[in-house]
Amino acid sequence: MQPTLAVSTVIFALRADKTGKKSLMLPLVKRIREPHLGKWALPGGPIVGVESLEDAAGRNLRETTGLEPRYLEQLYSFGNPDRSTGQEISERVISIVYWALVGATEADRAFESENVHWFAADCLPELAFDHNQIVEYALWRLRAKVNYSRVAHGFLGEEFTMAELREVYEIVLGKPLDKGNFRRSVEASGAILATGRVQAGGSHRPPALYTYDKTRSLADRGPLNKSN
Amino acid sequence: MQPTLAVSTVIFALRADKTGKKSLMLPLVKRIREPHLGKWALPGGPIVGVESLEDAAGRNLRETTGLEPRYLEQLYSFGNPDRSTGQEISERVISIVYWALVGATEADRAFESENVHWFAADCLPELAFDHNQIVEYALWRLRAKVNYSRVAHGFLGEEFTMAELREVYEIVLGKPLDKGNFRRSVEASGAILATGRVQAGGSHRPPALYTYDKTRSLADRGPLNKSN
DNA sequence: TTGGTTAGTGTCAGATTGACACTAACTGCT
DNA sequence: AGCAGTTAGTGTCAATCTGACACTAACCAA
Repeated sequence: MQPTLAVSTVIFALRADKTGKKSLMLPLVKRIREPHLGKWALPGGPIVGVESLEDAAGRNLRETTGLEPRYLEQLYSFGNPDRSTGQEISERVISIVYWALVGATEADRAFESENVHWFAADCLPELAFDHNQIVEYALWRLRAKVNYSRVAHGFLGEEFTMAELREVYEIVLGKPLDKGNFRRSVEASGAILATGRVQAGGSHRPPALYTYDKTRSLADRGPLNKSN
Repeated sequence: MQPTLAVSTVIFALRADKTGKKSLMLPLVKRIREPHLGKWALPGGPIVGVESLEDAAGRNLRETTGLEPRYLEQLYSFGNPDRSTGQEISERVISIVYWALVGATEADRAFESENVHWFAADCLPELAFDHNQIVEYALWRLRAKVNYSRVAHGFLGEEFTMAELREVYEIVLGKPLDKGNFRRSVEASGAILATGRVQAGGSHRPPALYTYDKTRSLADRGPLNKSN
């Protein structure tokens, strides 16, 4: 009796919550069968064919939410025998969990339905299985990683202003950041390049547009950057 | 055709290499069947019964090497369809890999045999499957983690001197560290406590003995510190 | 032309870091 | 007893980094 294997994904996007404020949100799907029928859960499914784990996570993400991930990374594998608490120990499931980021424009046209709903990351209902704990860990990882990698890029378009970039950090970290110091540290990191263009249209000084410097490799995932 | 699931472990210890110098070493087992028969590989095996993933890794570690881990953490799950290169695509295996640290005294009494051998971590032969890559990633994680957590403790006894602690860091990071600066940063972190005792016996000034402060919780694994 | 608003620069004190020199405490030898 | 040898542990200082905050710049609208 081998355990069943599944891939799930914690999907983050910056989106207006019900109060209209932009915040960190994630889509969940309603369980349509036991165990935990009716509860909200992370989108997930089995591995099919010869796809890699990452491909499985990406495919599943697209299928259940219609979204295209901008960033996708393995989070952790959960396999405690008792993680399906509440129900009889039916069948053991081991979940290889990924986390993903989707861009704002992408997230806005995501379909929402009876069975797919977006929730604010810091205010979730009680989820199925150990999914509350999984989301908590994904949030921790995102917050840690935003400080030493370029994951923030996953929330932005190709070009972005310094203020937009800073807003991403502020929402993810949940605290205001000093304008000047933020610019200083981002520029010192060398992660971004000025495109020379500016964003016109506002009724004030037009901000410069930046882009991530793709020529600089970032060792934020160590040897796994080569992709697995 | 569900993929097969296995748990493997990268085990690190500080041990004298063949030149007699203390260095970072790891035990490997020789494959006794195809694929990759005769090559060295990470110790691993299936999940049995209702044990947790971590328990499976610990059990397997004890069984194949006779060692008791001082530290055990999940590393990554590898599941590329082509990771068993060379042979026909027999059966797909997904490995949930852990990494472990064992103490020096423990490592010295580890049994070594025809089929279990210790190698210097930075000078490995060609291993079975994608295990070279896995070890490389484990090494990267260890080196990153030694700087912001207490994993070094896994290589030491309950009590240790500042010089012993520094030696661990120097071997893991592969570079000498300034005595004074090292002491300053370790003391500032608050991770260790002076026991008040000193280590007598040497023919020079007796060093103070320290111990890790267990009352301070360390968020180096985020919400997973609660153990999964 | 002026006020409002956001973009972007400058400055400065306090904290942190790295390099290195010093003093302290022990043993063993003479 | 006293000195050499050796490792433990402390002190210092300049360079760099960080956080707080004030300033100037560029645009639009009235």
